[in-house]
Amino acid sequence: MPHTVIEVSRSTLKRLPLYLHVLEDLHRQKQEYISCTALALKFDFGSIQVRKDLEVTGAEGTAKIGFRISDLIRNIKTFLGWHNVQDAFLVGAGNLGKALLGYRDFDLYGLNIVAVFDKDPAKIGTRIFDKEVMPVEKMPGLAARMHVNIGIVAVSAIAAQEVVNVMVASGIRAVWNFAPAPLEIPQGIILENARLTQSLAVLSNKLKCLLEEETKESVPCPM
Amino acid sequence: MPHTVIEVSRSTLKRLPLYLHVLEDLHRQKQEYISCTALALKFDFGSIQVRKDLEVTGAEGTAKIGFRISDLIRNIKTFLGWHNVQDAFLVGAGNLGKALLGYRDFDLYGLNIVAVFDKDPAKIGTRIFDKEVMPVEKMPGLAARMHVNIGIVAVSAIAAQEVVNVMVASGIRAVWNFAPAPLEIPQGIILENARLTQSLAVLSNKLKCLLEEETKESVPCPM
DNA sequence: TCTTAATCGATATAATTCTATCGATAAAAC
DNA sequence: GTTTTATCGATAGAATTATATCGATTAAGA
Repeated sequence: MPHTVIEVSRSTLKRLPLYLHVLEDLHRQKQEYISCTALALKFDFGSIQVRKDLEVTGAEGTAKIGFRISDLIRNIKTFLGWHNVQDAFLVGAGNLGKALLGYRDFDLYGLNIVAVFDKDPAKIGTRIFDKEVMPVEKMPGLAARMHVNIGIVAVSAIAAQEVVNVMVASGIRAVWNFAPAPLEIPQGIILENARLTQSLAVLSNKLKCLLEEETKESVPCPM
Repeated sequence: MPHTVIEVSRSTLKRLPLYLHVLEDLHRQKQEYISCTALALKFDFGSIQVRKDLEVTGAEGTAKIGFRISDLIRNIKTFLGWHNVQDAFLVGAGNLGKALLGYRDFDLYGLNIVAVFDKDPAKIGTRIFDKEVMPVEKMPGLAARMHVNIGIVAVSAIAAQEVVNVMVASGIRAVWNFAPAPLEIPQGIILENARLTQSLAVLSNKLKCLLEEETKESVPCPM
């Protein structure tokens, strides 16, 4: 039997958590079923898009009534690998690191920060949200012992590459990078950049167009 | 003379800040010129992609030597509207709000946080990075007086919609949302979501595939 | 019970986005 | 000075992604 390779676009992958948020809200409100049409109303794209996205998770709906919400939640979570919580190391106990540590919801998204590291001796030994900040040198040993796969980079752009190198040497398989720097990683290691500036770029450009449109009349604007 | 409407894809818009980072690095290192080929080496996409992206900013290169780096920086910044710094209001003085306030680099990206607001009486009056936390009620008056266009939402999902409503009523034109909630905004107002969970979804799925591939041999994996 | 309306699931079409090709041009090598 | 090589700029083509259409199915109303 040949393998059916499921092609999942990055765009679809990014929309799935959006659905998940809404679905969990509805689930809390004891709603049982929802149709793609109804779900699409929450977003600025159509119901066909929603249906196609849900399809990749293996969800199955019923005509006229739609999908069972609890099924959808389970399917999406399983598909994203959020059902089995993954342990993660966080490097950088600055403001961003604290913010990430404080973001309790990560548990719901399959992420559990088990340890925090920093280079700064002043920070080492202090506690943030009940987690002790440890020196980066301790990472390799702990990673091996705890079988941690995910590393979160929340340091400055200058320090980022060095941190990633340590992570990779420690056996980390996936790096979630918050530093505004292009990182180099060996083949086989997953790198995902959570760049704020990308999002800001879209906002800025739209705003620029909006403001230009107002001052000089009839200036064309993309989107 | 008909207007030449420049179609800029969201993808291109998101790559521009990536180029900017690298270019500013090179500029600091006193490099004068760079080719698309050389620039593309820093990323996991090709030189043609880079050239097409730079094209939209109006940059012009020279055969054999490439583009003048200082020109590129200026072009990208102008295109994104990052040359004229925009003032912004930040709502939410929690961990994320603090992290954003501490992110000094925003100035380089055309963003200047001028005031911080919160609902919590315990936080009002305290100072974060030299900025006094003010009650949300003061926003409307200040927005009008200071001609602020951008509002940053760094509150919980539950409080987000309410905050946005106040922002819109205050005359804010663009909302940068960090709350994991789908927000409703009136036509003509710009909304950009900086969702961490989207980025995490991509990472999780890749990691899930990687781990599955290792345990069960020959399991197909998207991407 | 029969008709109507809403929705799914599959397929087909359109739009967008990315990649390849080719001549023109400018610097470097010979 | 001529050839070679690297690059741009433009155009064409491929791949991907989004949207529309249509029959099948199921619940609700006449």
